[in-house]
Amino acid sequence: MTQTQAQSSDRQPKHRYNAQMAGELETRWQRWWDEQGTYRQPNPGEDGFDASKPKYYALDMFPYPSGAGLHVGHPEGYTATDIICRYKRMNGFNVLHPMGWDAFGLPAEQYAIQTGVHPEVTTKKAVDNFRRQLQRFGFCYDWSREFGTIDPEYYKWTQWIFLKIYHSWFDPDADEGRGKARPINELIEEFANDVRKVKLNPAATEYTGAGDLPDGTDAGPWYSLDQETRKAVVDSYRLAYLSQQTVNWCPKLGTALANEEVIDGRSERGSYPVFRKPLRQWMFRITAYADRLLTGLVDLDWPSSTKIQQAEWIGRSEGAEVDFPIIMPGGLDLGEKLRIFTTRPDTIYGATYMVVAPEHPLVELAIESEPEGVDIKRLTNYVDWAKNRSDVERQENKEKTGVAIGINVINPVTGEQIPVWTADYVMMGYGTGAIMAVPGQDQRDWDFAKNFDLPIVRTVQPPEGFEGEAYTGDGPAINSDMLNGLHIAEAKSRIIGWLSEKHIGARRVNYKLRDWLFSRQRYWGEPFPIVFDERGHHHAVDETALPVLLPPLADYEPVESSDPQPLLAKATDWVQTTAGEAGVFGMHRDAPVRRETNTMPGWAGSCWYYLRYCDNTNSEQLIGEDAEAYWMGEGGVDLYIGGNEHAVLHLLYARFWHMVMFDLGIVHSPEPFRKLYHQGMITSHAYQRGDKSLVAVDEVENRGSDDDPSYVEIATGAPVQRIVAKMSKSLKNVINPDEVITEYGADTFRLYEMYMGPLEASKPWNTRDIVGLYRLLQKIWRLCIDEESGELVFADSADEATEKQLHRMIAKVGEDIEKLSFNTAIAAVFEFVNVAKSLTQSQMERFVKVIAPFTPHVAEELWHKLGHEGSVATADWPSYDEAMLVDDEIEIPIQVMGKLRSKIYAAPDTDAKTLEEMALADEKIQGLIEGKTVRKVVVVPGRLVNIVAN
RNA sequence: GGGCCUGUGGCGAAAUCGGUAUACGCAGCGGACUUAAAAUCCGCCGGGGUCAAACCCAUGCGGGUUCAAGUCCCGCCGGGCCCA
Repeated sequence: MTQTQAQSSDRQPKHRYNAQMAGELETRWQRWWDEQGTYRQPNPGEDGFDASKPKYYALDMFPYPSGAGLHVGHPEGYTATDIICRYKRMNGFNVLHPMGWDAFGLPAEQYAIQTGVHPEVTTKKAVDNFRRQLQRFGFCYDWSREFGTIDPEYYKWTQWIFLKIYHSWFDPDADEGRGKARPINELIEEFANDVRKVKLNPAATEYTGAGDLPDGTDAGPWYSLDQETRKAVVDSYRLAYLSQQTVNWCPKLGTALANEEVIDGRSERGSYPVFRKPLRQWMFRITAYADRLLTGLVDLDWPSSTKIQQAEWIGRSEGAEVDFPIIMPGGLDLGEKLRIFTTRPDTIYGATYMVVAPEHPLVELAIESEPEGVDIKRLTNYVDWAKNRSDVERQENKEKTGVAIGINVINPVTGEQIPVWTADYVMMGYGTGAIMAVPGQDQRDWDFAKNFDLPIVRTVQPPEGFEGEAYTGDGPAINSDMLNGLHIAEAKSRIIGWLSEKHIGARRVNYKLRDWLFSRQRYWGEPFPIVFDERGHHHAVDETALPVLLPPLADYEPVESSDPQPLLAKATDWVQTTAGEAGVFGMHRDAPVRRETNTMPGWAGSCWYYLRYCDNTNSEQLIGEDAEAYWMGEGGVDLYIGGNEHAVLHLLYARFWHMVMFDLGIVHSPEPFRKLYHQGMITSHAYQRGDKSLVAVDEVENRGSDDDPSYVEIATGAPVQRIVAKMSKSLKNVINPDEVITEYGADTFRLYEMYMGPLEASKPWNTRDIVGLYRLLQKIWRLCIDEESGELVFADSADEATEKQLHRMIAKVGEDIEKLSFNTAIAAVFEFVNVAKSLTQSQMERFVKVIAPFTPHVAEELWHKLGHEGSVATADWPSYDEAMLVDDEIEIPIQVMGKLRSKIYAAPDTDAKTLEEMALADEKIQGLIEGKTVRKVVVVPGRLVNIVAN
């Protein structure tokens, strides 16, 4: 780039605001704020804490410090919260505004492997770079509260929360049936005292069939049980539990991935193939909280789209579970039942066959029993093939595949035997992994039945002229015996009643939400505070022995293998230890134990960081009571800003941890984030060929003019179209904030990003537009400072128009900041500056305060020039006079038949009758209504007059 | 395929409750200042029409409700994000 306007300073006045001056005063004030502790916010009980003030907790979503550094999307949300915080502080709030680093996780580790530099080194470097970049913006973070998830003093508490969850169970009857977490010891006590029947947790998904009996499986009295059984029973209640899970195993990354980390059968990160593999994993029983996670959404001030996404993810559906007696090959009735979940129990008369997931135990049973007429090889091949397909592939609306397994069941309402098939379109993870297929009312079942020539019975009368296949709409039941004539809702409740009475089914609410797979086989994460004894039983490390430090490991390369090997297993000295060494109580000190070698996933640290900010140096507690009570209060974080890519997972996981902590009395707000806001994506431009493929910006030139552009791909000369695209390295359209700040200063950058458009909208970065905001700052500077002398310049007396405009600006900017409408707030500043020619000292003081949240550096400089010793950040927000906001006379448009025809001028409070008279008396209007009948005159006082005449 | 959002000048956008569409900024054009340029200041800036007006058209497209629709309702088309 050649010399730009911003840099050509040689012939400019000495004291003109330019990039160089911006850089100088920005560094100077940033240092001063740091030295003065301007943004340090003391906690309750500390020196300088003012308990009379209300609190405001504004939180930015934790950045993941990547090696690439900050991109322009980061400061968008950060500038927004910064403005709010500064505004709130000036309005008398104690403001908590922290920043830290979400620094464990896969990307850092992958980067380390690629570069051969240890993740701890690269991560710390990335953090330093992020911090340096962020500090250039002059954000009012209280840096004394900074921490990273990789700090042992922090992850000590992450491990501590894990232990709390591990040592808890969910009592579904507590809190009048809402259910809550309780210490596991209370459960054991209830078992031991015979207050509660000893049985496996009927809701434990790790035990298929745990809930087979309506009341669960009674294990007998506690005293009669051996240690093993007691442990198995207790573990089935723990909110953190080990389970053999079919996971997404990625051999290349050497780790299991969560479903959401797998896209189209490949890893989201690196795009490596992913296979389905059973593995013993730590799980969280988040499903226990499905209902509370769902109902809790109602009172949150969150974007409705985000609430909807979470609700859909939780996926509540009401239906029934029904047991179908199993008839083994040869007609053998073992008394076993196939349990299915259906949302349409009313269609049970149309169930002409059953489908179980390939992972369903019944398939295994079928293979073992080698039923006649079933090609076992074909069946096993199919099952193997299907198990290895991702959920996405399996649910694709392609041709239905499946194999009959040679087992029949009896349809309990018709008494007929129907065949059981296995097909990949049924998921083991949903419901019971088995369905009754009703092709007449379900399109997937219809497709399947057509494909394999299975019978189809309609049980809902489709409307006349219905030409579709499966009919899913409402209508009277047909071919359904006792249900005939009933509509869906009524038929459902009738059949559920009947099934319950006969003990073959029950009403059941099912959730799409699955338990949360919480372990990874990677190195760069929090170790679990868990060890295993020689018999393979898990034991918790005592909280006094925390943190369990991540052992240094020189070789952190994943073992690329189809046989999962957690990386920490390489740290053999660390893994093999004793109970005493590991800090496990209740075992002999010298008992050999093996540490858990899995690590926690990237989500762990971000699940509770907002709590630690409140009290980050507390070595005794995760968060002190006073700090928690004050900063979290009843509603939690007052404003949480971040991208909507976290709409589901992070926000759901954090809510889950928070709810457990709420139940255990660690926090007192039922939800962590009262108000949530998503900043939009900052996009860029790119070019598109006729075939929709994209072209990088440096491969295109404009052969037209600015007004009439004609973009051409340089290499081919072919015309391309300019489009809006995500910033990406490959398109060469990434903007580096450092460069923008160097060229214009941080204040200009902040103004530009806030002025681009509404915060929540996605907006294209347009380098050309930045200069407008730069010029605004120059104009502000000139309004206050003589460019030759560098001294303040004041007006002799207050100009009335300027004073009025000042009041309007104060009112508008305050209102708009509250609404997070920063673009219009800045427009109001423009309007003021366009009106004001010179300011009195009083006007300048108020003006400087108004711009302070947006452009803190320039404001601070002017504030000190105005003779103040303290920071403008702690000044009071200026007040305004309502009377100054109204004009003596306003323009009132006069419409005839809804079309603007004339204007009159009147006092704003002129009454309707007068306005009507004035309008009708208007010369232009008289001409227009002459010879017509005035049928009606609509008058909106202070707004307009509309005359209906014809 | 489903959900959510979105479509307004050459560009980014504004319009609180249905009440003067295009605030504000960028780009562009004209002028002042200057030897000249930059910077600055002043003016113009949706389209048609006219000497100038009047007037007509215009918020993706087609309907509807209303005294009045960018805003509400129905249908369609395009763009984006998320889920599948």
